[in-house]
Amino acid sequence: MLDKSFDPKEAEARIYKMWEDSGAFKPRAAKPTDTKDDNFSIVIPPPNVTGSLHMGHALNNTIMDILIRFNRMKGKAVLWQPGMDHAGIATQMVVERKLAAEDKFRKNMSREDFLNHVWAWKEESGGIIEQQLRRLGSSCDWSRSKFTLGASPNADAEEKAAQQNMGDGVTKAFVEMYEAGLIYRDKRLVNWDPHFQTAISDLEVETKTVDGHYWHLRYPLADGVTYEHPITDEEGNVTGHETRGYVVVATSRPETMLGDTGVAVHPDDERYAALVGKEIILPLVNRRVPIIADDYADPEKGSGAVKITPAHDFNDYEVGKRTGHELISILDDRGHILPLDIIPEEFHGLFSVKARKLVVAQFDEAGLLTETEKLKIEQPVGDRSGVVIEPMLTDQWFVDAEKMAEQAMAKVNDGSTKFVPENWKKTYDHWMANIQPWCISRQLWWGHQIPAWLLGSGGGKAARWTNAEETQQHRDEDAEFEVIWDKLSNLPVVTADAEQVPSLLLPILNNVDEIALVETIEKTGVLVEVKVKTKLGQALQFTFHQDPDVLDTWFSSGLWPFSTLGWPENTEELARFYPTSVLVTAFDIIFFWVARMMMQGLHFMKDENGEGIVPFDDVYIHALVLDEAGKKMSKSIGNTLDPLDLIDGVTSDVLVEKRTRGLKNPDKAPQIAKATRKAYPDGFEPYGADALRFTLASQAGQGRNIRLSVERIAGYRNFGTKLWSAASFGQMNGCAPVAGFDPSTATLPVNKWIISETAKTAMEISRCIDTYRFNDAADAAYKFTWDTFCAWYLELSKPLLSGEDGTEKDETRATFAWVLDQILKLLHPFMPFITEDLWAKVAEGRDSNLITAEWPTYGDKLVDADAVAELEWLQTLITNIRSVRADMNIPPSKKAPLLLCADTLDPRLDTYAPQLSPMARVEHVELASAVPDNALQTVVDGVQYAIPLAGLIDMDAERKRLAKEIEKAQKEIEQIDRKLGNEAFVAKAPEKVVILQKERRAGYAAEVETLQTALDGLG
RNA sequence: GGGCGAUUAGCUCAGUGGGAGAGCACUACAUUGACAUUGUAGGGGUCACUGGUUCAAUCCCAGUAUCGCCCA
Repeated sequence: MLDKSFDPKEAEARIYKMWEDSGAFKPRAAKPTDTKDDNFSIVIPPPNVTGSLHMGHALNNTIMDILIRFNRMKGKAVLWQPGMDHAGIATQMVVERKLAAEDKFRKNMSREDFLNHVWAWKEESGGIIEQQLRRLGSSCDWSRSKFTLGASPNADAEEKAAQQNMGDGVTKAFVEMYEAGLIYRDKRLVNWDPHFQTAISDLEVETKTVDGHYWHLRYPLADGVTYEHPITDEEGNVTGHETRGYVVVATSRPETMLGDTGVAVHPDDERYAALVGKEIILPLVNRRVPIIADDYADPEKGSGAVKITPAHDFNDYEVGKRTGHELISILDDRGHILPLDIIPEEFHGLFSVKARKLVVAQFDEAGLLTETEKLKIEQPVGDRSGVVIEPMLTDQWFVDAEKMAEQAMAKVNDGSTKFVPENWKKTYDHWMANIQPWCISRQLWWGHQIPAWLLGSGGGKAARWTNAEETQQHRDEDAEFEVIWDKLSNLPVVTADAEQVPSLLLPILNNVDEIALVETIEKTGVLVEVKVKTKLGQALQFTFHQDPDVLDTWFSSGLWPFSTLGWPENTEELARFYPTSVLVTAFDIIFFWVARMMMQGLHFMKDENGEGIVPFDDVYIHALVLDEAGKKMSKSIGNTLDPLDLIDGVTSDVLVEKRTRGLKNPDKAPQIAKATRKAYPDGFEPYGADALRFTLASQAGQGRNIRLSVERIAGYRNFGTKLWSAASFGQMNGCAPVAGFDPSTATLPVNKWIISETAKTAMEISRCIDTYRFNDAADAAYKFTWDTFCAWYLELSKPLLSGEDGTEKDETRATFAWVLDQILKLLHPFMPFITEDLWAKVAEGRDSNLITAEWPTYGDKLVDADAVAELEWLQTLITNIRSVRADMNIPPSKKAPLLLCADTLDPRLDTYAPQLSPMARVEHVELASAVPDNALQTVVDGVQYAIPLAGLIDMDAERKRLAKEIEKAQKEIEQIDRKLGNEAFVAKAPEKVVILQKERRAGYAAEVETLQTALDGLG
């Protein structure tokens, strides 16, 4: 006996453990006959090690698990590769915050000590998200889980061996890309995050619109120069001129004027033509800077003159480069004004915003502030820190992304990788076509330290001399030292192996001097000391430090599709599972991740012809999960839903507490609490993972966001209960799977019909999953289970199952059990827990688990068109009888005969009398030559039926009902006639369409005729 | 400013060049028989608007409006 309903709390953990213990999550053994199509693989988008499960993960993993389970059941060798991302900035931030709470600060620690703290934290909480993914039912091969940063220094030997390639791969990738000229070190303007004091990439910068000001500043001209500046009215007409000894520039960041190197005007701007080449005396700092002509200045904007601060503005940087300006950096790493000689002392050390106020005040005081304009300005902020990003001139490492993007675009264009839905290709193309150099160095500690050695300060220059001879000798040596120093300090030494540093130095040095000997004298950790023997025979000592910076996390994430498979080792998994079958992700990381994987995959993975191999055949981009109001879920808005709360249930008190805890803006708490209580006054019931998964799948329409509806989750939980109860019915009626049952041998039309429908549904679901139409697949499974199987077949089978023992009963029992088995299989990818539980419970001693059962692929051969037609007729008949009875308010308890108004009795009516009785409340069936008075009438396939119900029918209402039906049908006929009467339609429309319309017309005409007869018969 | 997308039943959303759909909600009826986490039946839509293409447009094209997102 089955319990009353499925208990997710009890079953989920038990079943998940059973799966994992059974080894079902590991790919099956390779077969000699396996082709590429027999291997199916997905790499998980690695969640941040700091992360916890959110709805986006739930959707993402549900989709992947559907694909994985489906393909596993189809008999493919399936690998779902899990792992986690070290998430440089995010993790370092979390750990620093945690340490700060204990009054410990990174600045006061050694790098090693700090990293020990991070690793300890990772060990402690890094596994949480993997546990949470298990709760969803994700069938990843956890034994292969990888971490982008490799193993912890304290890990055991086994773990170290398993993760070894993760770090080695990153180093190898960096070195090879450097050697190929795809990575370079450069001093450039980068996005600087003053909070984390690191460079970040363009993608990590968000633009926010905030209230700001435009300050209009007067810059006096040097040497008493004046010019005639036109005065214009509101419509822009010149009404006169005034003599000016200044130009006006407008800026939202006046403090940058401390680093101005000029003022630009447009070359065609007649107003300022005479000023080009003249100079300005910058107020406050009293520096002379030139007025230059450059296209960047827009005559339409403001005064038409713009200040140029090449070291603190990306546009100005370009102008500065074009016009050969020097670069003046005025900010330190924290965004404070540097104590430069050229900057007045009162600004030294001021935070940029404070400096801004002081600059404005001083301009105002000097009468040089002409206007303060309030307006919205676009402000760049760090996506992690939330602080204003400063363009800063620093030495960083870059990937020449433009070069790599070419092939990455070409491979999508030629279809090697397909985007689903297709329109995301445009987004990808657009970004790739406009790609900028990718800044990959970060001034952090948590990450892959860059495998490059840089010349450190304090080399072997310490020798001092006492007499003239020595002095001269040392001067010579010193000169040699300078030559070597200059040469080396321009070039980082990039190598995976510190031992190689000296040998890499040789070719560099040989070009400039006759260096005889380079040897390592000491190598400790990140420090390499080399001895260089000069032509004077002197041994000079140089110290190289490993670059303290680490790589952008996405650099290692870009290697994920092959690093997780063992690269740079040549592993079996790499051969079997690369390229991966599909990448499943949300659109927001197409640039961050998908694009980088394409570029790096194509660079490192080559076929026998040296042609790059794409990392995945398909990229399926799914929606974002929004709240019920269509807003992005966010902690600060307090509208997040924790998938585990929906699985396990939660009270509204706990929900409110979770949503209001740790808010950036605690003032919002009461508002969030109120909204939460209003939306979910009773919290959530424990709906279970299956219901959540099914809801997400059913809403995963392509190219749409998902507004997660809790009501729908409840609906799909009910669906599970429905399935459970149908299984329970089967069990009570002896419908156990029959070994060796061949569905094609069924004889009863009702069984042949449900078998046909099963086969059709299986084809439909397969097709939908194969084409990533998860909502359609879920719908098809839902409809078949609830409507076709439970509502129709189950009711139709009741008379057979409760009837006399015999072959018909046996066949029906076997069919019922077979169909239920197919349903469990078809639903398994969507609802793995309840289906696996039922699989075991509806049959004793199965020899396999559902997770590895064979997917139904019967094709058309089980479809019996005659049986389908017969049962469709029966369903129409039953539906029509129910409908007319309901229209006339005939209570279901009142049974009535069914009269067939024809010459001969349709034998089918006899056959299905046992079904018609309970389902259509038919007492018995008989032939009638005429419709009696006081009867309801209906038409099926042009045949008239009557249901005599003397005394129960309001004949007036029946007349109205019939008239209404006739009218309805006639309207259809009119519409069709209009079409058929149109010569152009008959001439130009495809014959199929014309025939279809004619058939439809005939059908309606027959109906009208019969209904009219019925109506006339009522008098 | 550039780009992408959306607009279909009260709500949330499918869908298609030729018959307007689902779930929820709503209305009526039902209640010992798998299931009330239920059953049966029903009502409800100018498919945003304006033009065009077509024999035929909710669907294709153009424009307008509104909303959303991405990039600058």
